[in-house]
Amino acid sequence: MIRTRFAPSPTGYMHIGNLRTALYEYLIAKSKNGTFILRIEDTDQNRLVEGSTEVIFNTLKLVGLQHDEGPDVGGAFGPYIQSERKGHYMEHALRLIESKQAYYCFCDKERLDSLEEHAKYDRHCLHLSEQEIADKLAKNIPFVIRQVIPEGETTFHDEVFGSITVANSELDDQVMIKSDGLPTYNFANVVDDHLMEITHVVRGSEYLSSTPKYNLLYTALGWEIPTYVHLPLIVNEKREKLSKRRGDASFEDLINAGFLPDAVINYIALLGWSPSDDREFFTLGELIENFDPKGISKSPSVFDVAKLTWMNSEYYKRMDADKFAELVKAEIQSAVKKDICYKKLAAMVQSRIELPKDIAPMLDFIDELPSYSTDLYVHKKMKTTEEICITSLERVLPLLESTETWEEHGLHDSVLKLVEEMGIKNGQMLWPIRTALSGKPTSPCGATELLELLGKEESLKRIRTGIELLKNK
RNA sequence: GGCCCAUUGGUCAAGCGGUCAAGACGCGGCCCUCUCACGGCUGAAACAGGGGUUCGAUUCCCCUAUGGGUCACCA
Repeated sequence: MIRTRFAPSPTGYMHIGNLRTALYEYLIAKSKNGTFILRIEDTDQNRLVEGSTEVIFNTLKLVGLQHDEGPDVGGAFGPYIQSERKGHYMEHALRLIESKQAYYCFCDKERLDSLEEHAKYDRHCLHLSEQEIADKLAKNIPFVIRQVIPEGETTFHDEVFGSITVANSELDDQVMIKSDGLPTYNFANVVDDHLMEITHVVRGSEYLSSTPKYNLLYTALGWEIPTYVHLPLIVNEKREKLSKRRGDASFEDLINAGFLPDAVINYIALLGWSPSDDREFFTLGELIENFDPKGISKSPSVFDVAKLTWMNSEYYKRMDADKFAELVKAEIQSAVKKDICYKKLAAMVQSRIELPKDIAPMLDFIDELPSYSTDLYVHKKMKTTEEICITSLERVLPLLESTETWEEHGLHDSVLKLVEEMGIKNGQMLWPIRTALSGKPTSPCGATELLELLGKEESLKRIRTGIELLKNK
């Protein structure tokens, strides 16, 4: 039975990289009917940010990554917040001291700082006598507990990157327990992953180089080494690791900008993983069915907003029409005051937007005819000139004035009949109408639809305005 | 700087000794069309470089280059 865990620290908001890690952890577990656990790693008391645990809960909920165990839902391996697990860490650290695989270190910051940069700890405290240690402890001198790194080399196997060997001489006598009594990240991770019976340790490839230390810890503690799955980094267009500080968008930023959670998940699932076929669209459930760790790549992926944007627009196109209409309704409240069926507007706009912010500007001409240049009437492809436009508009005006049933199909038929009588091209009539009615170079629907949309009175008014503009030029 | 990892079009990527080196985004063109968009078709665009191994390397090995990660009482 596979057990994976998402172990974020509550330091603010959700990075895209974090979210993708959570997603893969979820998929690795769920694709094999396993268990997905949420554990909060708050051992750095200085970096805690209030409310960030809620951000984590909310984000996971929003994208549907539901955890089976965690601080809020409980489980058999709790507590799931590291600061509440203090006793466990100390117990195992002391066990290693007992077996001479770890030692107390009383070096203060000044002494450590005086050591050469990038040099390993000089093992100053490794050879303290029992008596010295007892004395210092009795005097309450602050201490940390360090692991003794043995000679030799360490090899570990990663599901994605394969076998990697590192000389132990590269490794420092790592701190397991900090002077505040809390464990370091690495140590807490190992202890908790073991106690929570995590089978697959899934994390970003930035942890690849610290993995030998994990192995050494598992070995010293006499614990089974889990399966490692390291994920390639997600980087920005400058190929740096994504970070808020560098101005890269967080998940919240994307959602606030109008990207759909499902689209974001779909997109990031494909950043660093590919299915066995060409498929690009997946719901979370379909990802579970299709996920295979074999498809995880090793090289970093650039987060491409353009492609996300495309995928997002595809999700909008596929969205249920009524649901999309509700969104349009909220979006155009300020842009369109006229009493027009918003469902109709939604239908016009659905295939034309990438983000919700595109909606209002597309419909703003409805309430009020924008001021426009008569240059708009000249369109090469439509084969129109200002003269032709004047003629067309003047000819169509009486026809419209005498039209009783103001309905699109009828309007369409009678306008085209007039075109035939005049012996001109469709565009030479429809383009000037469309222009006069919208006052814009593009509109989300054509001339006859606009006629119906705006109604008889407003349409006639705008056509008269158009004729006037063209003549008074 | 030491160590580790990576390197297929601008981007995401398939490929796992023999392919005209897929597909997608973006970009260009054409078609559809009452504008734009959608949709359809189509074009340009890649195996970092050098050595090996092999009948044959994008695929395997080595070196170089470039990029990244990591070297905390941060996670």
